[in-house]
Amino acid sequence: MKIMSLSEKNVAFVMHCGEMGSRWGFNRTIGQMCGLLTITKEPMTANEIADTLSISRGNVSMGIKELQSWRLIKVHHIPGDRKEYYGPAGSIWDMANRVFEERKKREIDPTLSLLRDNLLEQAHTDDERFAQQQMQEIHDLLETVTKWSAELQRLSPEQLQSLMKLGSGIGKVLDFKDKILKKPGKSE
Amino acid sequence: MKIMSLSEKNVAFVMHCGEMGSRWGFNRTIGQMCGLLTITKEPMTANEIADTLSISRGNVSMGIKELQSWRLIKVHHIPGDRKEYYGPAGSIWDMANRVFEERKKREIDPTLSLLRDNLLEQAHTDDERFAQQQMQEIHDLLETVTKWSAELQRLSPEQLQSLMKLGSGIGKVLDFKDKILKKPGKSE
DNA sequence: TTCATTGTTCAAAAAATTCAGAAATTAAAT
DNA sequence: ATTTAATTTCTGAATTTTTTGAACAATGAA
Repeated sequence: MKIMSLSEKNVAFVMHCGEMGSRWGFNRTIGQMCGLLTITKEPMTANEIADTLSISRGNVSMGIKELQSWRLIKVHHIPGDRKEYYGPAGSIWDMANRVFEERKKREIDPTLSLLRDNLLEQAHTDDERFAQQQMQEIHDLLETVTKWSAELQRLSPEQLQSLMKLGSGIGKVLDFKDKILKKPGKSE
Repeated sequence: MKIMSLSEKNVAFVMHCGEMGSRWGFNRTIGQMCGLLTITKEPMTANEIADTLSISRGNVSMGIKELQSWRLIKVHHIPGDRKEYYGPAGSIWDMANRVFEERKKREIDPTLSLLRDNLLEQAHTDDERFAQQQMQEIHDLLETVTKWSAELQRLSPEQLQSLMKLGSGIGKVLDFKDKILKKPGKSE
């Protein structure tokens, strides 16, 4: 069994991914696995992962399933070898997008539907009216986030690059926005 | 002891906040407390919170401390009453910002510093070079996020509004960006 | 078919988190 | 200074989550 040897710094990175794991929606070992596969050039087998991280084989199997459900890793096959080799499913940007998308599905969407449901109700008391106002704001905020994330996905890589580099230029661009967009008499 | 009576829907909202709580960085009861205080018009006392959510007084005390450390709630005082009354620390947008900011401080910043540390190292093997490339990308992504969040904070409320409504217009605006910003011969 | 290897599942153990309630502390009022 | 109200801290119990490891299933080679 080949033991992957990670440099000390790389170990630190992988462990850090573990600690951050739960923040991103999964648990420690899955975070570690994700980090490990991301910085490892050659795809790894389940056994290599288990050995490198010193975790049980069963745990790896579950982790792989989970990471696949997030579409963060993909399987590679080598002809004449029936082991499965796992590697990252795409670029860092792709992966960040996946995590965001998946979390949106699990967190924002249910919240939005609960809020919509709630906002249909007629408010009677003053307190209820206040509650609804607040919920309306949360709703609008989440909708905006949703709209924007869809928007970002739609941009071409060049546009994205351009947007990313914009930084503090955003203010200036915004000031010009009206002049640009007011060709057809759109009111919004 | 005045018992707050929440409408059925509002209860659902508060419970939902509890379930989402851990996603946002705190635990169930703290999530519930945050939700409750957000939709309640009048600031509440610790006892009212405990009664409304059926949790222990001690637990509320801890939760308050935590929510204060996130700067999500603030204390009100009523003359001649020495109880403390708790309410949201700002608008929904403010609160969302706080959560984001605070999480950035707790998650992104430590990660960035670990990555920087890592990227100083000289890569020797091919594997190490690959690992560094990946880390560089993560680093750049996180830096961009950081820069952008700072940028958003800097925008005036009107510009923000404008940006939020932009939606699919962003593509078009980007296409014009160069013409707008290329006044001094900036190469970037 | 049998064997060796790889992958999956799941019950039970281990670890981590959350929480209530008691005890301690602080602060105001008398 | 004492009493009373309000708040905080702390501990162990309860709950939830994670992880292991062994049993089981699948796969392909001999």
